[in-house]
Amino acid sequence: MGVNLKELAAELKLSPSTVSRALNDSYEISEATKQKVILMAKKLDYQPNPFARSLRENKSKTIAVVIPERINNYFANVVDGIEEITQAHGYHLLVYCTQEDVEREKKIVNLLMNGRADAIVISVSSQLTDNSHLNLLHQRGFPLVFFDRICTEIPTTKYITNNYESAFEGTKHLIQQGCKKIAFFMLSKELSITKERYRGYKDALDQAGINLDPSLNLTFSQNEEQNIESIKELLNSEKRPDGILSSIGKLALSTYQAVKHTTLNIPRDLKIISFFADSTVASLLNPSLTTITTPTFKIGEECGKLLIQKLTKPKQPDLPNQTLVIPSKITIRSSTIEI
Amino acid sequence: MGVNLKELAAELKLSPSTVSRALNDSYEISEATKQKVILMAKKLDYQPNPFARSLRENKSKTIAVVIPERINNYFANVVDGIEEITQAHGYHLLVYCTQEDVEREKKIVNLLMNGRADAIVISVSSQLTDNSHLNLLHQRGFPLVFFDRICTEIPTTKYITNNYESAFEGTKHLIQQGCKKIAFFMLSKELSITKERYRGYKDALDQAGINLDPSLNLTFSQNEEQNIESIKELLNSEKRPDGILSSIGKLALSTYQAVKHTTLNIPRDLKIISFFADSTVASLLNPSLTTITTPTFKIGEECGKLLIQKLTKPKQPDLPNQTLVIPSKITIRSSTIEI
DNA sequence: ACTAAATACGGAAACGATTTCATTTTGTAT
DNA sequence: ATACAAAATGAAATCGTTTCCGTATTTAGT
Repeated sequence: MGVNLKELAAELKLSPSTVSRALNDSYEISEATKQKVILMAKKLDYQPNPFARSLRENKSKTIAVVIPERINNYFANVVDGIEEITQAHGYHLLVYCTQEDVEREKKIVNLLMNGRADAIVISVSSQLTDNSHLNLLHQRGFPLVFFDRICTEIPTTKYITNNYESAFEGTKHLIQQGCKKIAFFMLSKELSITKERYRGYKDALDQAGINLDPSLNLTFSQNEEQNIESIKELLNSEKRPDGILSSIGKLALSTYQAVKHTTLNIPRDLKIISFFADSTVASLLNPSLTTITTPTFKIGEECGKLLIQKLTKPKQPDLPNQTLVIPSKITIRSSTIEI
Repeated sequence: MGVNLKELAAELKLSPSTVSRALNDSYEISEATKQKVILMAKKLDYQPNPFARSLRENKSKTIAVVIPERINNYFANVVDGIEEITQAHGYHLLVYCTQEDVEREKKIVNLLMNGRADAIVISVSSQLTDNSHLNLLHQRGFPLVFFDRICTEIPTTKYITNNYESAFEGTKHLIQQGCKKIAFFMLSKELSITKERYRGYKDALDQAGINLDPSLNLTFSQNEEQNIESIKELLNSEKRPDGILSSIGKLALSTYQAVKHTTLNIPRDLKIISFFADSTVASLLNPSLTTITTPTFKIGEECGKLLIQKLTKPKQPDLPNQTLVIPSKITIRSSTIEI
């Protein structure tokens, strides 16, 4: 294949050190030889060996991204945002998907301890209760950034949306539309986003003087069929809700599936609002779905920018322990509005 | 952070060579010292430096995946499949998204020439006309696997679905439902999948004795708004089709959007069938969408398996020049059936 | 004209693993 | 006890860069 630095140097009758410096545009090398070197490098199609470089410089120009799901526009869009920024700075992205499995997440994170990546940006799995693996990583000084599903206890930078406010506003909207029995759908009680969204939901009910009915707070699994069954059951029961705040997009889709098997009508009998990533799909559902959408690409870009800062500026301090909020937007569609 | 081999060896009062061999389970090392070494390695949390290893062994345990879009269940699912197989064998995935931009694709592929990855699996961008960058890569002996959108001229292994047959059957289905003027929606004429799907469409029309109307064959862009406008225009024109075969999923969604702005009814006035990845969404659309779905996860798994074979078995021959077909499935829903 | 500093380059160490080759230790047969 | 093979370990080269350090040549200052 290609030549290496030594061969290139031999061809030029120069030492490897000089060639290396010429290619790295060092001040120690004269303009004339720089040009010669660059020309010959191009001619012989010289490509520096990334591993030799990484070994020497102790950095990989690689960022690891860990997400719970790939088939999910939310996370896909964040990764796009990260790539948009980091690629422009010559960084590569190792992308890992945990499939919402903590054990897998732990394995991946442990694998990353060896320095294969210069930093990690992660949104944790929904089963996460023990985050010792991430703690260890952070304690070792490994640059770590969270987004969306964060670990609040780990003192580093986190990007989230205004979960509390969005859930509050969303619930308020349902109440304004006349809902009295509002259900809350979630994936895992342990998730940071769940907790915040639940607080928002709860406070909105409180404010309206509505009693929270714990039997209307449902936790779902990764099994779509099973979730649809649970929802059907709920909708056929006595204490059927007249409104739903879904904290996860796919639970809204499961609800639509479940409703198809009942005689209920959205929005007449049941109104639903959901955190949801894909507005095209939301508008095409029948009825179109009222959504809370997060600027996911923006979140990805912010993660990327922060890390580029941290990794390229020398003597950069640790990633500050702060939670940055990028607000979501509520789009009211037919699923909450009676015509 | 962690210790390196030398430090570990010093701690054990052994030479680095012995420790290395012990950890790699060499026959030259006694069982007793192996145990001692392994124990101490665990105790000191020794993690071999991946770059030192890659440099020495000239392999990275990394596979690059290049896809045109991340916000697309089709590709996301393939990547999941690849990861499922390769992760189990200790491989890492560098995932690149070209955003359907050839220039970006070229840059990425050129970046990969330096050996950062041991192999590439790619589905090419829709604008691709010149594939010299991929050709060069392949000529240099770089393991290259295509899926879905392939380069037929490059002699390596490719995984596709039965595009011709699926399009043929899909079109036939429309004809059977009484369609006489069937449109074909595509992204780019240059794409391998477009050509095959178009052939299937064409042959089905031929077989039914229907004349192909070139004005019903529409090529779309990356701009969703613009696409919706084009479709609206078509639907409001004189030569409005009564059936559509969409070779790309998102064009079906755009069609649904466009139809909302007309007085037309699906399936009464217009029937539509589309290649489509997300069956949940397809079934929730109104009316539910008749789809051609590809077992994308399976395709990913096959790519993964093949590459693991190639990369782990020593003295493996080149990837055979063959195109492997994994058939799609047509699911008939309401968008093509009049009630 | 002589010294000091700046400029341009080469030699060799270093990064951290694997592996070839050499060497010591142990075991076995005579 | 001696010889020789087998087993277990160590020393050093190697992978391809970058960089520390040294040196020769040129430039500048007095």
